[in-house]
Amino acid sequence: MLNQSPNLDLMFQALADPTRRAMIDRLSHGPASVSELAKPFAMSLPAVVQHLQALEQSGLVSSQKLGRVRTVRIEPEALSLAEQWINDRRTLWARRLDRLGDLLSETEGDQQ
Amino acid sequence: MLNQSPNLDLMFQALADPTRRAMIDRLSHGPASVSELAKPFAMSLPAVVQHLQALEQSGLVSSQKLGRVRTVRIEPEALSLAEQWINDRRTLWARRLDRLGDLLSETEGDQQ
DNA sequence: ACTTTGGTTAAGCATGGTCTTAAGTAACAA
DNA sequence: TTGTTACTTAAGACCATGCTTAACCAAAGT
Repeated sequence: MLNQSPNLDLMFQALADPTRRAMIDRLSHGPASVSELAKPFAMSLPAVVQHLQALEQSGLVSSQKLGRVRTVRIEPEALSLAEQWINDRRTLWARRLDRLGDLLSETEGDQQ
Repeated sequence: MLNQSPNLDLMFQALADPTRRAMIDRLSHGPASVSELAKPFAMSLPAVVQHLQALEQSGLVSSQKLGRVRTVRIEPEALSLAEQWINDRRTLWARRLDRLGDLLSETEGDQQ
């Protein structure tokens, strides 16, 4: 299954679950099969697959099947998109604080 | 109400909703009151307040009440934490790709 | 004092997300 | 060909989420 078009709703929703974040964590070290990904978790395989579907629909992960094993890998561009969204807002705020700082020091200058 | 201890589950959950992302977007330009934040949305005030509670519980936002108006502001450190989580995994993956690239070019060198 | 503004609380409802078990399929192994 | 492995599909239980309306409260304005 190829990657879905990344969607912020689905991406952040996918990242909101600790199981799915643990999977991303595992996948950041390299691709893995479904059963490899399932191993650390005390839940049924269908549950694991449902988590993987959430990750794949969000675009954060892609997978392809070869023979009977599905190999899952991380999609760094999608991760980057989510990261960028946060960064943009955070830096906007930071710039605003900078401008406020400038204004303050200008007024101090006027007073001195 | 002061800021909650930031929690990745709650933060990403909070960011998963377009209404709440729009609020963060608005707040990245500066603090705002509850009714200012509510204005763009076609939903009841209680619904807006519930979204703000989700944001505040996640730590992404803090607020304080003065007289009868509650002023909400962004918490850049919490945003930074979420951003950092993604960045860490993404760069881990990128470094892995670099190492693979190195291995490949070494083998190419051997062959040439 | 009375009204308006800004927000809060509570209750209810529809939908969606996270698990389960049971049953099925297709590839590979003996 | 028979069994085992690696998923896949389907259906249901159960709790969480995202809204609503109604009623309330307290600060500010007239």
